[in-house]
Amino acid sequence: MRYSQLFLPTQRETPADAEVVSHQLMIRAGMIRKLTSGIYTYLPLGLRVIQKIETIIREEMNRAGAQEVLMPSVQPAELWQETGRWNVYGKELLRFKDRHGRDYCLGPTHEEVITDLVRKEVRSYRDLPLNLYQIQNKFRDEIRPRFGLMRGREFIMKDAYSFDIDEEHAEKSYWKMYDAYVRIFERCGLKFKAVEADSGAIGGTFSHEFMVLADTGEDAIVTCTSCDYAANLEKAEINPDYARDRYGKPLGSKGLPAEKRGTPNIKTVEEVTRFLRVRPDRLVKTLIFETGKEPVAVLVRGDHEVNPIKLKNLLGVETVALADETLVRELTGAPPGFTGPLGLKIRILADNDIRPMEDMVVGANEEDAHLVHVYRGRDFDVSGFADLRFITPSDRCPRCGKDILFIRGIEVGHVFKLGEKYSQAMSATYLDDQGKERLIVMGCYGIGVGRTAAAAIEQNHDQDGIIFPWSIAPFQVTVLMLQPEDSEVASQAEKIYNGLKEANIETLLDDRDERPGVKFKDADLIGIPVRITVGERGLKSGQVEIRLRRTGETDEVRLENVIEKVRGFFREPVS
RNA sequence: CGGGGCGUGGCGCAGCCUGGCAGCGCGCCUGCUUUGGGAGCAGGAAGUCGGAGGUUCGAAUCCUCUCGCCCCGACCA
Repeated sequence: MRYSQLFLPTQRETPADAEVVSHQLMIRAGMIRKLTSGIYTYLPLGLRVIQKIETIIREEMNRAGAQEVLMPSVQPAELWQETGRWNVYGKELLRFKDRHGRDYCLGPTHEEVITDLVRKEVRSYRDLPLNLYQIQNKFRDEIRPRFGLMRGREFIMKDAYSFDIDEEHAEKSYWKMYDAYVRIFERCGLKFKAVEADSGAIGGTFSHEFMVLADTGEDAIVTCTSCDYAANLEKAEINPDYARDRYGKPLGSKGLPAEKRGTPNIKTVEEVTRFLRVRPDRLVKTLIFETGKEPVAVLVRGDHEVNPIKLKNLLGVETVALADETLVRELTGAPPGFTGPLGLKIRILADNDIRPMEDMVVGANEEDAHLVHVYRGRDFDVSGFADLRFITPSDRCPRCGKDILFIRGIEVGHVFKLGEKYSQAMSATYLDDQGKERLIVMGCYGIGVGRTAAAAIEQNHDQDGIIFPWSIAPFQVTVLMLQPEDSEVASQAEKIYNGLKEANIETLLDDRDERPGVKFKDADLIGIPVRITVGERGLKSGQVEIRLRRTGETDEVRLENVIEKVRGFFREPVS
C-alpha cells in the first residue's frame, strides 16, 4: 500500500475526550473516528487490525470444529418473550417498532436466534455436536459508553454457540473452546489470564473470563501468589478454613448484657465506629434485600461488603436488590442506618465471618440507636451461614490459603456453559439413540474483537505511539522514502517495496511529499513493527536502515540484503 | 436516573464575568527557501459562535427552553 493513496488521517494532538491510552492512540493513529456516543467508524488502518484479529479467530474456531454463520442484527420480540428476556434485559436492549407496530430489538447477543435456528433444523443425536459462530456487530445501549472501543454501544463480537447431547459432551465442547481461546489470545500477542467467573443461578454450570492484564482495565481480578487460582471479584470465593482470626474478638470482658446506645443521626459504619469508638470489624451491618420473593436480611462485618451475586446464587433467584427506605421502615420500624438482627421477623443469613464474632455492635431497629455487647445465640439467631461477601486483599486464597493479589484486567473473552436454560425455554430438543426426546445442552462463547484490539494497544505502546504485535499489525513493514523527489531514493524504495510485496509481506510505502521528521513520527505512531528508511545519506554507501519498533534496535543493511534480512524476522518473529 | 463540565474554522483552545470589528496555535491551499525525528518566510481559504426563542440600538457574551458530547455518582443500614 502506498501511503499517498491511503486514507490515514493521523493527528498530532491527543483528543480531549479520550481518557485511556488505547483510545487516544487509536484516534491519533487514524484507526477509528467517533460518529456518536459509543459508536465508531473503523478507518482503513483500524479495519486492517480488526480483520487480522478476525482472521486469527476464524482460523482457531474452524480448527476447533466450529462453523461460521451470520445472523441478523434485528431480532423479533417474540423470541425474547419466549425466553423471558424481553422483560429481564432492561434498557441495554434497544427496542423499536416496524411500520406495522411489531416489536423488534437490535441484538445484544444471539442465544434466542441461534436456538430458534437449531430447534428447527436439528432432529437427531446424529446432528450433534454442533458449534456455530459468527463475527457480527452487536448493540448494547450501555449506560455510559467510554474508553473508545473498550466499552462502545455498537461493537464487533465473535459469538459461538455449542449444542451437545448431554452435560458430559457439553463440557468437552466447553474445554475445546477454552483451548481455542487460549490459542487466539496467545496468537494476538497478549498477556492474559483465564479467570473463574460467575455463571449465574442456573445450577451446575461454570464459566471463565479471559482477561488481558492492564492497569486501566475495568475489571478486578483476584489471583493467588502461590497456586494458579484466579477469579474475578464477583466470583472469588472466601474459604472459612483460611479466615484470619485476628478480627472479631471481643475487646472487653465477656457476657456483658446487650445495651442500647443513642446514636443520633449516626448511620454509616464509619460514623458509628467513630462515635462509639470501636473498630469496624466489631460492627455488624444488617442489609435487607428484596429477592423477587420474600425479603431477607444479610449480616456482614462492618469492614466487609455484601456480594449480591453470591446472595443471588445462594437463594436461587433471578435478581436481588437492596431494599428501599419504605420497605426498611416497614420491616424494622426504623430508617436505613439503624437496622439490626434483633427482633427481625424475616429470614436472616449471615456471612461466615460473623460466626466467630462476640460482643458485637448492631443497629437497634430504632431511629438513632445502636446496640452494643450483642451476642449471637443469646440475643438473636440466624438461619444459616454462607460466603456472602466480596473478597478483600487481606483475605487468603480459597484453594491454598496463601496470600492473594488484586490486579486489573480487560475482559476480552468469555466462555460459558449454558446448560439447558435456552433449550428448555424454547424447547430445542433432539431424539437420542433410543428414540427418546431430550433437551439439547448448550454453551456460548464470546470475544470482543474491537476490545481485543484496544487491549493489545493498552498493553503495547510507548510515548511515541502504538507498538503492534506482529500478528495483528496492519502492516508488517513500512518503507520510508525520505526524499521522493530524488530518483535514486525513489527507485530503490520502490524496489524494496516491490520485493517485500513479492515475498508476501504486507508493506506500507511512505511515498508522501513530507519532510522526514513527519514520516518518522507517523511510523512510530501507527506502530508498524519494522521500519526501513531509504534516504540519500544511506544510499551513498549502498545502505538502508532497518529499525524494529519495539526495541529500537537499528541495523544498516546493504540494499541487496534487505529482503532477506526482513524475511528473517518472519522465520522467528519477535513480538 | 442524579450531580457537574463543555459545545466558538478540520483539530486543540482563548474571548463570555463587565454586551460594541470573531481571535490564537496546529492543520489545509499557493509560492519561494528548506529537507535523516512533526521546517522557515510570505500570501490565502475557511466559522449562521450546537439549535430555538427572548432582552437590547446592538448578543459568542445576559435570560429561557432544547439538542449533543464528556466526567463523576447511583442508594452497604
